[in-house]
Amino acid sequence: MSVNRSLYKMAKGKEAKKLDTSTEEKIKEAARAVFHKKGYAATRTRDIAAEAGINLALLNYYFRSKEKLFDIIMLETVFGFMQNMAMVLNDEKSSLEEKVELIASNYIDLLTKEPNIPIFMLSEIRNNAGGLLEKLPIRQLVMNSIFFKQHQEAVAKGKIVEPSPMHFLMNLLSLVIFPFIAQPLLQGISGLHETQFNKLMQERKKLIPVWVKAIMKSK
Amino acid sequence: MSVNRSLYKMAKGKEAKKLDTSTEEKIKEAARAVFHKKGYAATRTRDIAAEAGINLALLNYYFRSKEKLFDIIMLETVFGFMQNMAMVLNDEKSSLEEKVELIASNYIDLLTKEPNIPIFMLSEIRNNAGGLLEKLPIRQLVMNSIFFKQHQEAVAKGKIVEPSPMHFLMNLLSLVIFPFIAQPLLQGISGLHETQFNKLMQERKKLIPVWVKAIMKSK
DNA sequence: TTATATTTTAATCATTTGATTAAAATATTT
DNA sequence: AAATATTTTAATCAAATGATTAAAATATAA
Repeated sequence: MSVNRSLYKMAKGKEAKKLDTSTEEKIKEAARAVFHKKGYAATRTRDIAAEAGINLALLNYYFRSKEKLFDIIMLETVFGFMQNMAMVLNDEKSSLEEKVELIASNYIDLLTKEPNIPIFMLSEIRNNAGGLLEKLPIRQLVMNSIFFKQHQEAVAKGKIVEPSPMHFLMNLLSLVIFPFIAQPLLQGISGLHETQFNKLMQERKKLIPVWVKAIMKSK
Repeated sequence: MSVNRSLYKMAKGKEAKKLDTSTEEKIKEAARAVFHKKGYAATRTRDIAAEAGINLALLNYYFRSKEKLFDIIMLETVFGFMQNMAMVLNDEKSSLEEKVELIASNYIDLLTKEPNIPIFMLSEIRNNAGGLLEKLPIRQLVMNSIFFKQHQEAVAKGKIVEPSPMHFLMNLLSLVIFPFIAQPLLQGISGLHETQFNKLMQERKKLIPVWVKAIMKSK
């Protein structure tokens, strides 16, 4: 009857391609858009249904409840955000400096397309949405990364002055992510329009690695 | 009858001191706490009433509606946040570097006490809460400030390499504010507890001015 | 084609939630 | 103290909102 359609369909496997445009996927896409824009509390399931072009009952038929649908979207969002980070942080080939370049470049491109993701994730994490933080192994991911080892080495060799890897990580993430979180305010202050704002962000792809390097050496 | 009590009481003036502990002020304090923590959409007027230790009807008697109460809190929050900034940015006496030190120091202290303020403000501004951005003269405040003139001079004299004042402002705000926005995530990553996190933030009071200086000179 | 399973809808329910009302309690003025 | 004004409450309303149900429409299998 009301068994999770998702699991059923996934089991078929073969149809996976078709399902990308299926009703279920349509609902998820709509849910993603609305949740990202408004957050959990301000989102009405009716808005998701309307955005997906389906009946409200269908949403509950496929996902049982607003909360379950949200948990799926939240998990996918955090995963999507983290997996790129995980790849870069643990890449054997690249140097620390190259990793900084990659993170700046990848995330500025991602956030230019999806500027709501950071404030969505950080707001919901603050509300402890689904105790997600405790469930995911984010800690090990970052702390055991090659990125961190490289930072440690650079500190040992005296190439980086400030020894705390947290300051290093905070600075990188701050410079990349914050402008997108504050985008409406910053556009209000500057009078810049979206296109011009995005151009500023593109400049930061090159600037942030230079700045981070300067920060590392400064004392 | 249901005339705004606030205006009435303010007119008396003499009682202003007493009113700080009045019912109206108690409701506002509770509203501030709950709105800052949960945001407009997730806040229940009943929660505010409970937090204030009063009846729900009383909230509507004093403030007419959730939205009106919110608008007051939002305005006061933004004002409280901006006025310090305005003071520093337009101080005649201080140099650009001293302004950076002041902003870092003042806001790290403020946000250590009230870490929810940035994500609250920026979330609600993103929802265009009350079209607040258009109403407030934030643009002139920042763009016509002495801070900006000093930045311009420094660029002209070649003391600052990157000419865009927006990058400069973004970098400063990013380094100061972002860690508080991402605090739960960062604590999850690092395993640090609140006290240790706050110690890191205190370190940044001294570090950020050094880093900003390094950024300015880097090319 | 008929029968069965799946998908979708319209209508409705139950709860939550912002707001109101009329009356009670308290304070203030005369 | 009596009269009046102010503050607070309990009870209730109305709209919004998440969820369910039974039936209709559509697809799939026999």
